[in-house]
Amino acid sequence: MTDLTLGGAHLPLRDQVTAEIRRLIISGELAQGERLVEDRLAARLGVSRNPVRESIRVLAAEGFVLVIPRIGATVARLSPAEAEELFDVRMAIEGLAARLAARKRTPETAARLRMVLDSAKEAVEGGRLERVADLNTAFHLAVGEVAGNSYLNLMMAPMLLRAQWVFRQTAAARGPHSWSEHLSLCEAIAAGDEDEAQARAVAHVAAARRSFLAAVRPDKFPND
Amino acid sequence: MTDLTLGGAHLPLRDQVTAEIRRLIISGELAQGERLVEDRLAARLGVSRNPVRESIRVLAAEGFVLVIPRIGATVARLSPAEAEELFDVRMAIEGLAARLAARKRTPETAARLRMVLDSAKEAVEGGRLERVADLNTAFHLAVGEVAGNSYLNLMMAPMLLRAQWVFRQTAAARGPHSWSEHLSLCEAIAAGDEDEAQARAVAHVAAARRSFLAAVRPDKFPND
DNA sequence: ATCCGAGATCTTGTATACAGTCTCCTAAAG
DNA sequence: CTTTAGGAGACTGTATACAAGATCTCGGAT
Repeated sequence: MTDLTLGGAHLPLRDQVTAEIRRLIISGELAQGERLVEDRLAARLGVSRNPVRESIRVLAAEGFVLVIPRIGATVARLSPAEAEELFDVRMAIEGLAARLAARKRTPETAARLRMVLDSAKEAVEGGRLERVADLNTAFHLAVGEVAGNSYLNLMMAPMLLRAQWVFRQTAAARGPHSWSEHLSLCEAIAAGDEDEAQARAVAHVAAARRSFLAAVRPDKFPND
Repeated sequence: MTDLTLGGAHLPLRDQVTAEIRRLIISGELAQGERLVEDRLAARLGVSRNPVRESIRVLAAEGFVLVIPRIGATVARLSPAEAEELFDVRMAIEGLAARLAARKRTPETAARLRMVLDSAKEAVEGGRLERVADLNTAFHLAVGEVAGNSYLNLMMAPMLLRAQWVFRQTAAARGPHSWSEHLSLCEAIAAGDEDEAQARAVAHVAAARRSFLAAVRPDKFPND
């Protein structure tokens, strides 16, 4: 019953709907495997089926939704094994992003990245844990922008959202957060050290994986 | 006026339309920057606007199409610089795919990959250059399947299609083709040598980049 | 009791209709 | 001659309607 038409934004409904359904999936309000019936979703969001259908196609391309022709769409399932697969991809992609960012950095780069970090720090201290995940994502996207590879960024945006989903699903909200890791990466980029930047990005993702494994298999000590 | 409803396939129109528009873009029949007017496309393909719209959203997510709200969709532009950016991403992704494939390989893996290679070889010898690109892509996807990382594969499919687009746009159909490189990669995977597999995949993409640079900047010798 | 099938219901697939917005052309004013 | 207001046309955004297929239910046969 959330009426998206309120709020006066003049973004096309399909974009608002896409963002909202994705949010519902990431937050878990739409559970894994849950059926996405176009009628119901449309009614729930206060729109017609058409924007909903377009959204579902996009979310399917992003991997949040599984569509079976003439049967319907469901929220994708995310087994622990599939969830862990994401970390390998992130290490490759974010490692590359960090390397390119270090290569392409300008004098203003450090300040730009640190600004995002500061916002995140404030959000953490202010207890706005809701915003922390988004600002965390924003930092990684900012690194991508510095890297200046458009296709890389096209891939990164959905990938980072998927990372949020993985963490929400495993209830593994990292405690001390990754602020120091981010700062360390920021410094390597600012210094223009490609190898170091990539290494720190990879280490950052590896730390996230350990945190994930600790949540999923608390019995076994992560052996990375 | 190509009527997609002919051919009797019972795939949803949106999927056929997506594949067809993507094909038109990759082949250059739809030029960079060309306006994609929903009405005209729908009429040209013999369908209504609805499947066309859903296709456009997906193609936008894949980076083939640029959508500006309330203005319209155009075929994305691919500057030489943007085209070259793809190779960095490919080296990261395909390198990872090769590494994971070497890790996860089974005794049947080599035969499976070689089968695809043989098909490609036949297509080359038979002059079916049309099919070569598709079989080339099929090989890389097969490596991805062996790697067994579902999200990686989700990214790889559009990425490989984009690679086809880049080559078509630069008219850089590689001469001796990459058969020997593929075979070499295949062997490393079959041997389970992760480092070697990744290295060969990266080298393969690097060779493709050199071929690309030679076509785009024939004056300058590619400096890797 | 279990399995099968016809009908009803639900859901997706596709098309059409209408409303809102942008573009472009024209024409009049400066 | 340039600029700008206005309006027609073109196109996108969204909703509704209808057709086709899938699922479910319930009664009947084995």
